[in-house]
Amino acid sequence: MVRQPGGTSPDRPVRVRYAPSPTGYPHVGNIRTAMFNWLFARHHRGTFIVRIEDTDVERKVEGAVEDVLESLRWLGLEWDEGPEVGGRYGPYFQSQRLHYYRPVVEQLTSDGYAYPCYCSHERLEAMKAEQVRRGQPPGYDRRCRNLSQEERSRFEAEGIRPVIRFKTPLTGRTEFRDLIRGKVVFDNSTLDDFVLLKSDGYPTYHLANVVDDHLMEVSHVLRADEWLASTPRHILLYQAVGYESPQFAHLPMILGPDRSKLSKRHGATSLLEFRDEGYLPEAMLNFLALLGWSLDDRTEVLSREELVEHFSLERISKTAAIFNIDKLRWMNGLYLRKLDIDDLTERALPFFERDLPSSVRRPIDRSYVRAVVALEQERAKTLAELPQLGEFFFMEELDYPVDLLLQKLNREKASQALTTVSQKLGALGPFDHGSLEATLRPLASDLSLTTKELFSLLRVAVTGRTAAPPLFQTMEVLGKEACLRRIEAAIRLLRG
RNA sequence: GCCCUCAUCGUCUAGAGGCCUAGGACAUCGGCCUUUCAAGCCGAAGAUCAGGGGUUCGAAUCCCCUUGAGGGCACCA
Repeated sequence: MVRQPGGTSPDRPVRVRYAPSPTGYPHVGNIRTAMFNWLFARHHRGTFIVRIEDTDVERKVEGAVEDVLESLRWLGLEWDEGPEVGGRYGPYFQSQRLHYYRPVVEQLTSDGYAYPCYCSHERLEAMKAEQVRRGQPPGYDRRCRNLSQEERSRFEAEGIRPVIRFKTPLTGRTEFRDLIRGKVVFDNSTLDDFVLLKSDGYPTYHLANVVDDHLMEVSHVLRADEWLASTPRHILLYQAVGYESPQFAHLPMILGPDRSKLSKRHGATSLLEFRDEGYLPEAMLNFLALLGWSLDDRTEVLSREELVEHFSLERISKTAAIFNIDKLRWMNGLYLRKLDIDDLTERALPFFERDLPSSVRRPIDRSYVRAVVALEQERAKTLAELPQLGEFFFMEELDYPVDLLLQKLNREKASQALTTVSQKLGALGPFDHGSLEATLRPLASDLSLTTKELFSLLRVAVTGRTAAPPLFQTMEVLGKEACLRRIEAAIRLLRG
């Protein structure tokens, strides 16, 4: 294979990675990055790797890795190498790869590209405070950059465990061609001597990601825009170690409604919360793809397969996007309506089990849910709305203010109408929506009421609500007995 | 403060010099349909393409400046 200097060879197999750090639950921004990597890999028939960057022992959050993996699984972003599945380039946890980083650091140090730094946290903090106070750019002042061997020995003798810093070139510029941004140039003088190896022996992100991307033969680094500014450090590192650098593409960020970076403090929703709120993974996938990528000037609804087929870096925008929940809801409704009833029932069942009042007997009857869900399908935007919308189907007794029955008629007329309806229905044989309509529609004029008046009244009596699925279908699902019982209850309410 | 990036309707976006009197979608507002609510269909409103200079016969599209926004400047990733 031909190796080209200054970037990945075009014919190199595509290998991309999603490299989350287990310091919290992944939000839509994190997962969108994972998704673009996945789409890119699948489109090019390449490899999608998941690598856990757990080099910060202190910030590590219990359960975060499982959350990351669960998020990926939920969206169907299966990974070819990584946790659980392994791979030829493992292990895929950086905490288990420490032995790879040390030799690199030693090599760098002996080659004069890195040096031990013995400065204390206190000194560093004081230095930074002073720099900020004087309006200077914060950054390590390189005090330990040119320590003599004697000085180093003395610090070592004091038992100080140094960090290893990269000896950033003082002059010159570092440039690279970002696949999305184009040419980006940094003056080396604006870069400080960043830490490669922490005093606890763990590598920093900069070191670990460069070493691992090389070892794992990553061809393209697709990561969020927030990394753009540290890319020159990585390029410099690649050069110092003598690795071929992968190609970079910095994805536009997803911003919160307040236009700032998504973070836990801003209440950035974990992706799994969307699952729990009843969003469909296929809708989520479609929606997220459109945040920063587009196919053309009109296509918005794309299946997973279409996304894979059409995805390309060229069509990723440069602008940060704000997460628009309203559009997600619309799209989710779209996908929800496309589901066939059995599929919808299976997906909805857990939400009914979870959200229906505890007074409702468990387990919830599947075929009943199927009938209910069929009526609610085009009225719900999320799965979680299904039990809310259909709660009245399951309640033993309805609880609503009598006023709802009196919106169009007075007490007398209302109770008279309901009494007549009750009699008619009691005598009715087949209780399907066809016969219900055939019976009730003529009844309106018999009672000298408009259909609107009669049906509105009946709707409230039977559902306890003014807005519900079509009346006759609703009654059919409810069944004769329940309908009669509710109508009687309404009559009592009117008289009481 | 310094560095980097970005800049089209409220939001997501199309637009890679003439096809743009700027297109689509969500949301909004009307109308139709209708037993309610939805869904669906039709329509409206909504962007002097951040502002200012250039370049060009011609600029949302190229260049410069300004402004604004975002990101970065940790022994965090």
